[in-house]
Amino acid sequence: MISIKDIAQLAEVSVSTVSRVINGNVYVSDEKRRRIEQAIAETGFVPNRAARDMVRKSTSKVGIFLPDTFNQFQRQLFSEIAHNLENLGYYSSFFFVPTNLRGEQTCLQKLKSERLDGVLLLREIELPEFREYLSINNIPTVLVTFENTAWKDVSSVHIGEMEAAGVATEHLISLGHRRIAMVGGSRFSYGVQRAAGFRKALEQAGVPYYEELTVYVEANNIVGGSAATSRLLERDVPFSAVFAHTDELAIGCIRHLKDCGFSIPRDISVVAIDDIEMSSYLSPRLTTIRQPLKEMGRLAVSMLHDHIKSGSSRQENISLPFTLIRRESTAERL
Amino acid sequence: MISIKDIAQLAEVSVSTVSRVINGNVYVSDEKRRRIEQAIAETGFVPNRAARDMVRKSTSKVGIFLPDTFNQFQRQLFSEIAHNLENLGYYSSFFFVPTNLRGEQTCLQKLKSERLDGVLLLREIELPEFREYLSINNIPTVLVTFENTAWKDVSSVHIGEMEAAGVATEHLISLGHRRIAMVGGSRFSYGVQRAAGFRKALEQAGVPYYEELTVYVEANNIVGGSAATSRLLERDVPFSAVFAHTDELAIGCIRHLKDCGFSIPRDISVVAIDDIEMSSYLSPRLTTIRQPLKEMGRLAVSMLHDHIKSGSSRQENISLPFTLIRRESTAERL
DNA sequence: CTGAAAGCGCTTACAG
DNA sequence: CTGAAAGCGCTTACAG
Repeated sequence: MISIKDIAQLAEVSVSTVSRVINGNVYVSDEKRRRIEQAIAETGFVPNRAARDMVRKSTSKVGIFLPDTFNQFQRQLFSEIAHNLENLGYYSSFFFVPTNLRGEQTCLQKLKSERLDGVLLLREIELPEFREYLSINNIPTVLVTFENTAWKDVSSVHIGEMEAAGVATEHLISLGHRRIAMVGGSRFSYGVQRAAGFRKALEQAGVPYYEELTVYVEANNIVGGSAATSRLLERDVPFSAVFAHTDELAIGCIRHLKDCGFSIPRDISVVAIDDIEMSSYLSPRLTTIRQPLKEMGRLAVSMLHDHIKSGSSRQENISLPFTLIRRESTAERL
Repeated sequence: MISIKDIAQLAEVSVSTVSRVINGNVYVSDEKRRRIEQAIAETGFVPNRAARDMVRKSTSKVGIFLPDTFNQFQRQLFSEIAHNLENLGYYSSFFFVPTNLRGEQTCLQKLKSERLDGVLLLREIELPEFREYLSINNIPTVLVTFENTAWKDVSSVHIGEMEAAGVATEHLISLGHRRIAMVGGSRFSYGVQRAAGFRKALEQAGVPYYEELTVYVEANNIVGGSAATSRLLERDVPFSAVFAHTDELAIGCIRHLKDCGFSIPRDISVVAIDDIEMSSYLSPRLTTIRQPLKEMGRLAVSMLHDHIKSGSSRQENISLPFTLIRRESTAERL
């Protein structure tokens, strides 16, 4: 491994001077600069990041914390975020956070062992020490896809979850549906909030809520949606529409309904939230609420970037607008 | 930031001794060990990775190099790989490699700036310096999803691309199809190989190959598949089946065919390669070749792990078995 | 079993 | 503009 010392020798200057040209310091004579640049070009030298990180305060590295099992929407968002980070010159590390306190503890260890310039959370963290660490060490943090309820000085970017669920539900109601099922999760905030938005919309419209038409998924993915729908049908309570918490859940749900002989949307309408890439290519094309994925990723990164640059961490909770995309999976109740 | 020095002071021992207990060295008296462990627990100290990396030879970190725009299959694979790496105690960095030499150059810089223990390539790299660097510095490398044609001492895990394309094509032929279109890419190896496998299968079966029924995509995703199919139809040359290079391409293709009034598989059969999560939930369910995704990820990581442990880099090119999954998107020609 | 010392590859005052 | 020196937080012989 070639080091800064080698370059200094080759160019016949001191290590300090080499460091200066590497870091764009202006006070270097043209002659020495030339010799150093040549030596660097010849050897293909690139400064060792570990050494640099150790001595500098900043690492230009941000950590992305993800749910252990992440869905399509989160995958797309992750990719978006990673690209934005890269464009701004950041390195990124990512960490899967298992869904239990032990797992969060492990992640905290990892977080501590690096000197991250910033943190992006795509999943909620319960461990209080985690937040304390971030706060004490003044590490800028931005939450993405969920609202910041408990953390002081931490910003967030998300959509109004309750409102979105409300709009999806109202859409169904406006189509004449009165017996509406819900397929969703309950463990994480967005599940809780989407469920709350659903109930609230029903209530406001004077449409009855049926306990028996609410079914919670075990896994937030296609399989989970299909399995939950199976349980729903077993209850043998009639319904003409389904509000699924996510597109993936809706895809699993629709598959199962079709397999049981239902036609979508003629027999049953299905609406969801997310609008992943795939959704407009399915049969039927999915009616869903579009989360502004690209904007969300871009904004989260740029907010984090601002906080890192400014050193301040003024709290900012940004609720982005969403849109109901009417496609083919919902229709008037017959 | 609390450091090893602080722990040494707190426990009233030398820094060396603290280092010993951190690293599981046995030669430490019970009494001192106890004091040190207590100090660590009290302070929540975790060793600084940058410092450790600098002095050690090994970083326990592997780099994952991904295509700039990566499809579902690659996303799933990435997630699989990341989890496997994590389970083995590795840290991982990932890098998106833009599709041009400048981009590869930039990635090489990044690669140099870190001291990676190993490298996983999910995309081909053309830049010779890249390989040279890996080879000179003896960094274990495993290629995933494509065969290793040019690199010495580098292992790979993949399926037989030509064979898989052949099996998909033969499936169509066995169903009585004689005018078979192909929707695929040409820029990267798997595109080239899948196209070659397609032609070879046609030839061996004595089924004619039609230049006009071959259409190359601009983007290897759903939109690309849809757009390519549109161009295919414009040519107005009849066909009764399509071989799409990937599931995503097939999804875009099927969508477009349906929108033009074709019924799948009654009018046109479609087969693909990959078998992403979604494929068995679509309408129609996709007939496709299943790549052993989990096995591929597991194996790639374990091979890399072996190479890192042993220090040797015996070349091993593993071609994993694949399976044709017959579902609903293909049928006998009427 | 233990500590003092050297060194990993950089950056950053400091003095000139 | 430039170099010698100190130091970042660790690990690793070395000597005891």
